[in-house]
Amino acid sequence: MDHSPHHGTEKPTFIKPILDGPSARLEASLSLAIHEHRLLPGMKLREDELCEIYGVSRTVVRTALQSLYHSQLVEIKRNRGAFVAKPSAREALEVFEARSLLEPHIAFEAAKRITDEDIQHLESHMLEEHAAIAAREHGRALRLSGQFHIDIARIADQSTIQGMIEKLVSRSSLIIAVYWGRKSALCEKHAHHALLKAFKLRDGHDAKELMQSHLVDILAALDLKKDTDTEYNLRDILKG
Amino acid sequence: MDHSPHHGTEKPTFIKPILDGPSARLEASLSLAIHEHRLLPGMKLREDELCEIYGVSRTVVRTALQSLYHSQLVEIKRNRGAFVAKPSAREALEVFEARSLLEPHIAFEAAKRITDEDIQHLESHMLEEHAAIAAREHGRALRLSGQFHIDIARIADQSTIQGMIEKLVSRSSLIIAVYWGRKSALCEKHAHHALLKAFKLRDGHDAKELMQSHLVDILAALDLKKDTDTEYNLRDILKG
DNA sequence: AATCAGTAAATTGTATACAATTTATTTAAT
DNA sequence: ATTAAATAAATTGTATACAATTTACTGATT
Repeated sequence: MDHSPHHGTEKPTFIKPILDGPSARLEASLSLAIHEHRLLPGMKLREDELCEIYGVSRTVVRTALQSLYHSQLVEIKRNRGAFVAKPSAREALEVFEARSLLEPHIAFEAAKRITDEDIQHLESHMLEEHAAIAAREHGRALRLSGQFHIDIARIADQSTIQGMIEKLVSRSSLIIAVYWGRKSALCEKHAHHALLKAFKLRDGHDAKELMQSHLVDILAALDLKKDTDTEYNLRDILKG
Repeated sequence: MDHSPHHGTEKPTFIKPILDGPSARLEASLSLAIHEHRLLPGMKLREDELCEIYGVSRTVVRTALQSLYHSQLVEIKRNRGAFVAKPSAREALEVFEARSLLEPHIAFEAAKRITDEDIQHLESHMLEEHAAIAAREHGRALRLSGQFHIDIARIADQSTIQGMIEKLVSRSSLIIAVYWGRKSALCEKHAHHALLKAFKLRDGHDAKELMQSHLVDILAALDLKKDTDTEYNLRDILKG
């Protein structure tokens, strides 16, 4: 659909390719599947199965799984194997507490530094997100929604904090997979639009406030009492 | 010296033993050596050498190195090997920017939740730190100093943010190894004492302010123009 | 039928072997 | 002597083999 080199949908890595090579590709593929909710919290990721699917040895599979473990997308239980991480309600609260400490500040900084090019970039990403929502591609929409937050951190030009936010956004994706109460269908549409407007006006204080309430809104839309158990199929889910 | 089970000097792991087993022990040992500045930024960590020293296979050595890579204590360059990470001046600023966003808030929360037992714990740790300074064991003193900050995060009962602070403290240790301008010899002594006093009074606002200025002081004591190159010996450094 | 023990299968953990790449050394040319 | 190319050594990347552990299954006992 879109082969233009400068608004990057061709390589939806989402997590920085830490070390290139086979394990990084596998990691990116699994990460994407998790972010798009094709792999759901609690699913087991058997090593041999991944070996067959991706045509690599257990060495690279294990490297990829360990990377995902350190990104907190995967849990590894010794002698038991790897599972898609399933955040507790407690963790959910903590993640949004942390985001509330970082992201409003980052939004403020981003508003000071943002360029016209950045704004175009954000806007095109947001349009993709809206298109995904319209097409009922919820997984894709969610991933793009997370990317919006990460882009803001990148614009703020704080790579350390950006890295932390990337992980928090990842975990938020898992949290939404577990606790989202199907009612409020991606309310983010409006919030991101409002944020973009504040960025266009270079209004840092407004951006900060909007980000803060946006995070509160997301948390409020969660049903932290919920607890789902998942069934799975794996081979069909990946390599699609 | 101290076998009492409840103020833990017996197991100075510092970084949580992610998965027990041989690689976790190796990781903890290397982490400790880095935190105590026995391993210095830029040093190469050859796999075979570590295999011999610790009597394990390359599999577990590589697992440990990858863990340390994800903790940002080690850099891994493809086909080139692992090196103790050497933060840039830019990274140094970013790390303390991030700490300034998190730790004052956490100090405030800790002051609200701290128990008498916690205070005793903090105090004993601080005394250890002072003893280390007196004994000119600068590496050990620095590690304990970092532990003080992590303990505060633990007391605040925010494990997610605690994890982020642990990494930032680790990186700060590397930053100090590279950029510390030998003049101001561990000024932290006074700062930690003042913080403890605020905690005793449950004065959150004071604790927050003290933490903020403490971080500013550390950053100010750095000489970010500095750039050292290191020589090394390895086998003697470890297994000591 | 349900529970428990014991055994077999499956799965993960670790060590080793081989391949690919980098680094060091030697040799040749200017 | 210095540089460059060629070759050898060393080091890392990947695949496979073996060991340890967990999981699933079978069958006996109550």
